[in-house]
Amino acid sequence: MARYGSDHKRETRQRIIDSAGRRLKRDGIDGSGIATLMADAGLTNGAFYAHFTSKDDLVATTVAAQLRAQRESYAGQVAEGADVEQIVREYLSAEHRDNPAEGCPSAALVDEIGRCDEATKLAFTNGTLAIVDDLARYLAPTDPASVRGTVTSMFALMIGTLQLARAVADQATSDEILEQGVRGVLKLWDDPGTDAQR
Amino acid sequence: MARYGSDHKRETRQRIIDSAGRRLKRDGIDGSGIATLMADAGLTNGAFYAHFTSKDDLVATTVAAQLRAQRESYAGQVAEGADVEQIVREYLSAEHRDNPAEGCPSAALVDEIGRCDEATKLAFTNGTLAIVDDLARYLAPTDPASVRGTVTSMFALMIGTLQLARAVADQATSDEILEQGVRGVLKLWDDPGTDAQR
DNA sequence: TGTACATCAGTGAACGCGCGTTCACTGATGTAC
DNA sequence: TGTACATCAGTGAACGCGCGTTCACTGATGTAC
Repeated sequence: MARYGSDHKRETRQRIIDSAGRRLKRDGIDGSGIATLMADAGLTNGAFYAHFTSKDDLVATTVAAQLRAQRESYAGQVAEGADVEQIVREYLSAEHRDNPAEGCPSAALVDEIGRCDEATKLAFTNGTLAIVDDLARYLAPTDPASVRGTVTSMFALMIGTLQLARAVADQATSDEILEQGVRGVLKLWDDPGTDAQR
Repeated sequence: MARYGSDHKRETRQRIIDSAGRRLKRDGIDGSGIATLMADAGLTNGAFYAHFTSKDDLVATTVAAQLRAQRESYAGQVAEGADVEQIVREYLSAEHRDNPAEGCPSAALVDEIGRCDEATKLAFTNGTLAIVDDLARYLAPTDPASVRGTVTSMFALMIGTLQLARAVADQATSDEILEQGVRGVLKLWDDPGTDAQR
C-alpha cells in the first residue's frame, strides 16, 4: 500500500474528469490545453499521463462521463415529477444558455465531437442513445419504442436551439430563439402518434 | 497602377475567404491555422496580414460570406420551385452530412461561434436572421411575420439534427437521426398557424 | 526607345508562446527486519 | 522501537512543433524622363 488511501488515485482521476467536463464545455476541446485541464484539478501537467494515455483518451472518457451525468440529471427531474414542458423549459432557459460549463455536453460539444476520433464518437453515440431511451421510457412507459423517433427529434431541436441562442449576439433575439425552441419541442411532442405511420 | 490588374487584390482576398470557408467548416476555427488557410488559397502565411487585420477578422468576414452563400443557395432552390420537403430533405441528406466543407456554415460552426468575439457573433446573427426572413417570406408570402417563429425552430432542428448525425459513430443510427429530423421539421411546418397564438 | 525609379502583392524567416508528450526526480508513506 | 528500503502520485523542466503575428526583402510591373 502506498502513501495514499487505496482510492486516492481513482478519486484524483475522477476529479480531473469532472473539472475537464466543465472546462471542455466552456472553452471547447481544441481550446482546452492539458496544463489548464490539470491546473483546474489542482495538479500540474506532468501528472496527466499517469491517469490517461492521451488527450483523446481524456476527451472520450469525459464525454462519456458528462453524458452519464446529463442522463442522471434528467432522471432526477423525472423523479421529482417534472413533465415534458418543465424539462424543456429548464433546458431552454436563459440560465442554461449563459452557463455552458454547467450544462448539457451535447449542446456544448456536438460539432467538435463530429471531428474527434472514433472512441469519442462512440462514447457520444452510446451516451446519447441511452438518454433518448430513458426519455422515451419516461414519456411513454407502455410503449417507449413508439416515441423514440419523436424524442430523437425533440432532442435535436433542443440542442440546435441552445446553440443558436448562444451564438447570437443580440439578447432579445436569443431569448426569442429559446422561446420558439420551447414551442417547437412541445409541438413535436403534441402528437407523437405519427411515429406509428412509419 | 501596380503590376496587377486593379481587381487583383480584391480577387485574392475573395479567394482566401472562399477557401477559408471550406477549411473552417471542415476542421473548425481553432483547428485551422493561418499557414494552412493561406496555403489553401495558394499563398504563404506572410501575405495574410495584407488582407486581414487578424485571424478573428478573417473568421468574422468568412462567417458573413458563408451565410450569404447559404442564403443564396436557398434562394436558388426556391427559384427552381423546391417545396419545404425538398429543401429539408436536401439539407438533411447523407451527402450533406458527409461533406461539411461544402455545406451549411451554421451546422458546422455554431458552437465555436458561441465562443468567438462579438464581430463574429454579430455576423452570424445578421446572416441567420436574413436566412430566416427569406424562408419565412417564401413559405408565407402574404404574411411572413406569422411564420417567422416556426421557421426559426425548423432551422434550429435542421442544424441540431445535422450535427447529431455527424457526431454519431454508427451509420445506421446517423441515417435514422436524419430521417427523424425530416419528419420533425415537416411536423413543425404542418400547422404553422399556432404561431398566431402567441 | 531605353533606362532609372516607385509601387506593392507576395515571400519566407523569425518572434514569443502554448501545445501534447516525456522523463528524471521528489518526498511522503508503508513495509521489512 | 528504530532504521533502511520500496512504492508511486505528483512535480516541473524539457522535447519538437505549430500557433498568430511581424518584418525585411523580392521581383514583376507601370511610370517618368
